[in-house]
Amino acid sequence: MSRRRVTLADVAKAAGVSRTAASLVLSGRSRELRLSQEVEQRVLRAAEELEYRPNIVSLGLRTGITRTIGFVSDTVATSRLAGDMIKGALEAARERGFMLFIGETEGDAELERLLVQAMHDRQVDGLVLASMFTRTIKVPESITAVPAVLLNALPERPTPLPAVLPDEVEAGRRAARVLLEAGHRDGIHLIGAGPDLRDPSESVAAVERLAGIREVLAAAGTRVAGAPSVPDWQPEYGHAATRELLATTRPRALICFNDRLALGAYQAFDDFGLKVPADVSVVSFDDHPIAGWMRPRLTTVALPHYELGRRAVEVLFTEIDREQPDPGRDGEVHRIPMPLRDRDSVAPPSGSPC
Amino acid sequence: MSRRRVTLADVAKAAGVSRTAASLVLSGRSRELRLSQEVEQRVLRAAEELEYRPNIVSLGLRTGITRTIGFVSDTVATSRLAGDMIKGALEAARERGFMLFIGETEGDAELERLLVQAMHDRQVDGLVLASMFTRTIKVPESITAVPAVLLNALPERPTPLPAVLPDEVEAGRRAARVLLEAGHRDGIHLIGAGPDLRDPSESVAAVERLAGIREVLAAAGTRVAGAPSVPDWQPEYGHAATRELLATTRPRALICFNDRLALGAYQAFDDFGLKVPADVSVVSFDDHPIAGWMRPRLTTVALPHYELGRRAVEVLFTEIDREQPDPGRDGEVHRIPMPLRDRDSVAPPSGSPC
DNA sequence: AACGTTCGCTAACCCGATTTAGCAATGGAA
DNA sequence: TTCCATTGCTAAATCGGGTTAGCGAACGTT
Repeated sequence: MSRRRVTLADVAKAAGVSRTAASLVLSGRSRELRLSQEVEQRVLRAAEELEYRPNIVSLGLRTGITRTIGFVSDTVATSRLAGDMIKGALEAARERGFMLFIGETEGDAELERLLVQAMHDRQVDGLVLASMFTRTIKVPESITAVPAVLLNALPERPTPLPAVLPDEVEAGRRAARVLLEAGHRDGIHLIGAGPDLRDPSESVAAVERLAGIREVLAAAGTRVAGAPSVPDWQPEYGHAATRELLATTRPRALICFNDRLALGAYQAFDDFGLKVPADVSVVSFDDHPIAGWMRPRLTTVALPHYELGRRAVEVLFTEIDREQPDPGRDGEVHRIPMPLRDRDSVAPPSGSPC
Repeated sequence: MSRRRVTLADVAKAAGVSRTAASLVLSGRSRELRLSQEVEQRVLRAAEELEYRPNIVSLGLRTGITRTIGFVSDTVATSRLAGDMIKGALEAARERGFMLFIGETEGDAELERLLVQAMHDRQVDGLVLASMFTRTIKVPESITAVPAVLLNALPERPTPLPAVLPDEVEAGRRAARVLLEAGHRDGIHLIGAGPDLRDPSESVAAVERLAGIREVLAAAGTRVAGAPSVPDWQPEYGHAATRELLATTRPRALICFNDRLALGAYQAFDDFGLKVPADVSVVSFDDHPIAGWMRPRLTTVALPHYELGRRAVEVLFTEIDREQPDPGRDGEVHRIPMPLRDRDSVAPPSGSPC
């Protein structure tokens, strides 16, 4: 709506030189091509006075580089934490002067194809294929045209694409250690480890967390006392499963596989007049915002969403920068540590074991 | 990394015609320019066989239209439902074949300037300036080059930009009506309406919600019984303010200005052994995910994030499509209805009034 | 004096599309 | 036959940059 953009031609004219000269100066190649200091100064001054900014669209056409990456995810909305993932990706991109296209597939393969296509049409320099739950995905064939990274996802079949994932096994170990260090040995129950999860997307995290938990408990000479199955990781199922548990036993500690389940568990303890952490300790995963709002505040092993997003973009940049394909790095998996948020829901066991 | 993209020139060669002819056919202008059916068919067949897709970067350079809009927000991550807002924007954009650049300013004006610049450099066709809380913002001068819409924000000083906002006043009325319809007249207290909010960004919503509440209560011949002030809309302040209230009186109904405050209020009622909704009804705003997880499930007036995002982009499209500036529509404000989520936290008053 | 170098700069082409202007062939009218 | 219209298509310019090849002048060498 205002005046026309300033182009390189304008700068060249103002400086009284050719477009070539202006281009060379502004891309820092004036030394190499031995332009005079005189010309260099004139061009720089003109560019500054006119507030010249190169048109990236034009640049993209000529060089094939658009300083743009595509972030394709299944869902940004349903998970609260997605925002942090995008934020991490955004900041890492910004540090290199890149912008992000965002696209949502809703898990629809056809939509995904169209989106990836639309991004190719805009000549993105790379793609992040993100999932909001850790899970295995089918990598669309159409992505081969450009470097890509899987975020929070593993390929169904082996691909040369690198992947960035939370270190769920270590998270499982960490959760178990929290209880061990508080002195717990017996009556440790699991909520959410059920083998028959309705939503297979949650099973990767479940399997890996469980592995870490088992490993650490075994090393300490103890084991999980029980694990009622839940169909889904929602508060109501956490509530139901915990009630079921309380009907027959008095657990000393609970490892909930996410914070929503823990919220349900809290409600069940409330029903039975049990106090956290005096009667029962609770440790969980994810660090959902509610974890800090619950009473007592929930000790949980955090999903590092911000860091995941950031690392995905950083790994993508190394792919973009790499001249030669390096078969040695094919399918490299980057595991991001899941930090413990040590709050108020764990205490030493008291009273007699059950 | 695979073969070169198919260009218009490839299609033209395959069809044995000039690039001009191919371009005309593919942009549907072959009739108008009277190309033969013969040529038309050949071009279409070639394009299909080669799976030709126009390069949007090139198109952007030539036509100035990139089918891209920039979504600049202060924060996508920290706030509640930003994801839904982006989702709405994304879908509305996709329906027109547009993609979205996402950018975060963190409320930093300089960063905002740089971002808007970076988007201009990529020739976005329009901009959405979003805020995650309803509030007034300083519109950067640099946006004048392209159509723009304010989302969830009002300009500090009058501008010709349209704005899309939740209808907070009507939301206030709606909350008040819920209580009136349940039979409440007395002992209606407010949490979060305090005049001394620490964070002014929340004040627009607060002021407007309060206006709606007052209006409806006044029309019913009653009024707010009290409104302890809170420094911030966080659970702990909701908890503290409600405890303070309970120290001196027994409210019959609470209107919390957001769901996090309501969560804190629930905890305070719990402390005092009061039951929601038997002893006290609670109605709130926002429809944060926890609203459905609380027990009893919280009745709340929802922020229509998805709809806000969608409408912002739709309004932006009408701006983009508009040939002439239309002074009549300058600064038009679109209010999006906030729907009531009628759940379980409101009941008729029982016992004697206080 | 003739010739090769170096210096300092620019003309011209390229990326992949759209669009304007115009050309060759045909048909019809004068 | 000549001239003008119409039909059917293409050459060439354009968008805003990057890049290659090469040009003229000054200088140094033999």
